[in-house]
Amino acid sequence: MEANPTAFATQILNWYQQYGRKSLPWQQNRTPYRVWLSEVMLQQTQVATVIPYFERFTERFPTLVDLANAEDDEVMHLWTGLGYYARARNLLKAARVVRDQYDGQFPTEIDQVVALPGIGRSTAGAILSLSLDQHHPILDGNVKRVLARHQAIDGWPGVKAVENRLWQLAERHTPADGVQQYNQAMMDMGAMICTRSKPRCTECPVGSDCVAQQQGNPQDFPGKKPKKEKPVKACFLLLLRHRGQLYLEKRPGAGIWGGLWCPPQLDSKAELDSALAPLKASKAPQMLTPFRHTFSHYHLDIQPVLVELEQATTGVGEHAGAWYPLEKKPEVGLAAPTEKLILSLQNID
DNA sequence: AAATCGGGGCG
DNA sequence: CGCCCAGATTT
Repeated sequence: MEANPTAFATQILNWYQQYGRKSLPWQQNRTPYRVWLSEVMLQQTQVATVIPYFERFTERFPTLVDLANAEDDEVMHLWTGLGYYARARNLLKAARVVRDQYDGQFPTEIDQVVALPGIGRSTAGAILSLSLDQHHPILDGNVKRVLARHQAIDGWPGVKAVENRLWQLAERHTPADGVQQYNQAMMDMGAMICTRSKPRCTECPVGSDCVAQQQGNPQDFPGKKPKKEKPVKACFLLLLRHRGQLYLEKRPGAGIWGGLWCPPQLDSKAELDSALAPLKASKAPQMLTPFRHTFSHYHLDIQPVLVELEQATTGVGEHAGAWYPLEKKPEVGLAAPTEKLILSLQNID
């Protein structure tokens, strides 16, 4: 198998000294809270996009307890545009657990960290190694790619057996000393050298014994997720406007756009008609330009319907609703399509 | 248009 | 355990 694990880590650490990233915002004042926040954001978004979100978040919530004490809507507002809103909800939930059960001090035992909502083995390892230099392997998407190529591990890492092999490799390579730098280096390697497409194999510090490179097929690793056809769903979004204000409802915590504010959604023409029936409109409903929003597992074709109301309604659906002025973005969580619609409404009469 | 990313939740 | 779910960006 692996001839000399120490050599691998040594090469990685040497590379990191020369080329690794050391001045990212979360690498300054490295606390478990700041590393945790950055890791959760980085799970879904690239570094360049995360930086401004991270800065806004830490400026508003300098400590974990500040976050734990925040209103849900304000946290969702600061997360707007990042996507995967369940992660923001778990972040807030975990912050409150730490506040209430750990006296506001982030736990330092890996089992305690893994038990927090939204934190699995890899994220827990990253938090404790990057902030406290504890000895834990990590296995995020970057590390998976580097290791799968280096040992030419076949199969999609979503399959348990493949993931287990990769964890074994990660454990074996992680050095006793310099874990913090090694783990950071492996993530940088995946982001800068061993990239998803067009890897820079000639610049790779572990290229000389990389099996995929020798085979000439690094692009074949890691194996791909089997793909499935995405079904297409359709809905209407009811844009109720009254004196420059738009009616939004807070969606339930679970499911699509959980906890975000959104125009009332109607899943059929019949539902739309019964929602429209009681409304006092000043003119006929306008069908605006439809557009497609794609989720991980289906396409949603959205038909926006604009209705100018003569008087402000209160309950349209069964959820809490509120009116928001169109000229400034409301300070609550909004899904990307809702933001787009709010913008476009400013140019429609 | 397709691939992606780590973890929650369910049966 | 295996399978499905959640979203915006990059390629």
